[in-house]
Amino acid sequence: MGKSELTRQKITETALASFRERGYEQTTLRLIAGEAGISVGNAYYYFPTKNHLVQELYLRVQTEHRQNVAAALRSTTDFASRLEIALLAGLDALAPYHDSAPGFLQAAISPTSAVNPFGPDSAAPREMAIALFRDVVDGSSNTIPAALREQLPELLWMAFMGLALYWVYDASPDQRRSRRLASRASRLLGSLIPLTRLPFVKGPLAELLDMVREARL
Amino acid sequence: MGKSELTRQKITETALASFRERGYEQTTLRLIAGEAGISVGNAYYYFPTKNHLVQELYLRVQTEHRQNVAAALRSTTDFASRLEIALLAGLDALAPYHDSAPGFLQAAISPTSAVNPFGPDSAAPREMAIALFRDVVDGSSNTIPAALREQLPELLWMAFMGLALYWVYDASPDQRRSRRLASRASRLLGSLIPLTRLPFVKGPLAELLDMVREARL
DNA sequence: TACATTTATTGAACATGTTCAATAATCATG
DNA sequence: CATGATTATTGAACATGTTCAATAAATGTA
Repeated sequence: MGKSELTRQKITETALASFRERGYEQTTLRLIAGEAGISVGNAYYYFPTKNHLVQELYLRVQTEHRQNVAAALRSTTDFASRLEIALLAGLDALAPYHDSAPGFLQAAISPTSAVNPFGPDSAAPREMAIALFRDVVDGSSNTIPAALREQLPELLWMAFMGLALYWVYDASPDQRRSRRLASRASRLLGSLIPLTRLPFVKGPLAELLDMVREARL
Repeated sequence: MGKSELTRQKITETALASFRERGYEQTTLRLIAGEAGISVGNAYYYFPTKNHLVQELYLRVQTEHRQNVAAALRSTTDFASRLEIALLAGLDALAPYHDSAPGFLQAAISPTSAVNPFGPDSAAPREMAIALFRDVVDGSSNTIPAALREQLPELLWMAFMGLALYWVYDASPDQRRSRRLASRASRLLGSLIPLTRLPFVKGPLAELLDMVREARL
């Protein structure tokens, strides 16, 4: 490994450790530089912004989400159960960062931020996350209309983003309220699936899917 | 008016004008102080935080939303039309600030921020906004189940918060995509109302309302 | 090897939100 | 009015993310 790569890695590791221990705001660039044994300016030679360091964190959380969910998903083919598993595993992956979640949220929410989950810089972890929800859908034995089945992964990912937002604000012990919301919402969605085949539901559903599709582009 | 009140007002007016002209980030406290003819420290004597100055802005936007909507709402008793009117009027009230909306969003999103729309400091404007959506519902001639009717205003306000979030990211000219989304969503919701009386829809609806109620507390 | 060019690294500087001790202005009260 | 207390106001200081000109180290080339 080249010397350059080594410096970069030293910065990344130091930053991630500090993010975890001290949270976003307390993790100062002078602190990172100090612990990594380099100068502040040197850190900026490798990362154009503090937020670019958060990207690494985003990726790791994503990876752990996947790991948490992989085995558990094999236990059932029921859509509601699978969705619940995925959502709860996602909350589990986030859990260590709840204390400093507001800081990270603030960093992530700006449209131009490198860590905005909807932005171009986050394409990789976003695709990973959507793929995870595609697994949830694809492994379901429920009868789901084709059009819905196709859009569902992205919709579920967006729902998870909403859940994560709720979770940031959730002050209940161990964020139990978020977990309960995830469970109830999963079951509710599951119970809605059979209704989608009713004639007077088909129209509104198609309209909903088209509306979302248009809004997404 | 006491001298103290005068200073406070001078600060507020200067800040609001600058927010409008220059946006959130470009509106610096040294700039406000300079234009208001006072010192930086003095501004902090009246407002504990830059974000507390944004509260005033939030209130004015709210007020204008109400004004924009009042007359128009008298033109129809159809729920979908009334909702559309309210949502579009809301976007109209926000329009002048779209350029600098990301900065304001960033200021508003933190749970501890004074301008977080869900926080205690924003109770007044939030109640105003919910009351506006209560008007929308109360003036509708549609047949709406009582339980839904009761929770609907708050649900619609939350939907509007979601729409506003979408609007922040909307880069289409004049934010047409946001307006189109508002229209389509209004009509879709309107078309869903009659379905709520169907027997197999009643159960899931009750569960949805209860879930939201529990999540809210 | 000597030199030129590219890549890394440094440390000081800047702008900004916020804090605070010092001072001025105002006010209440004898 | 005089004086002590309260309220306003100031300006300098601090911490932080970020920038940048200067310098060192590494690398390619003759």
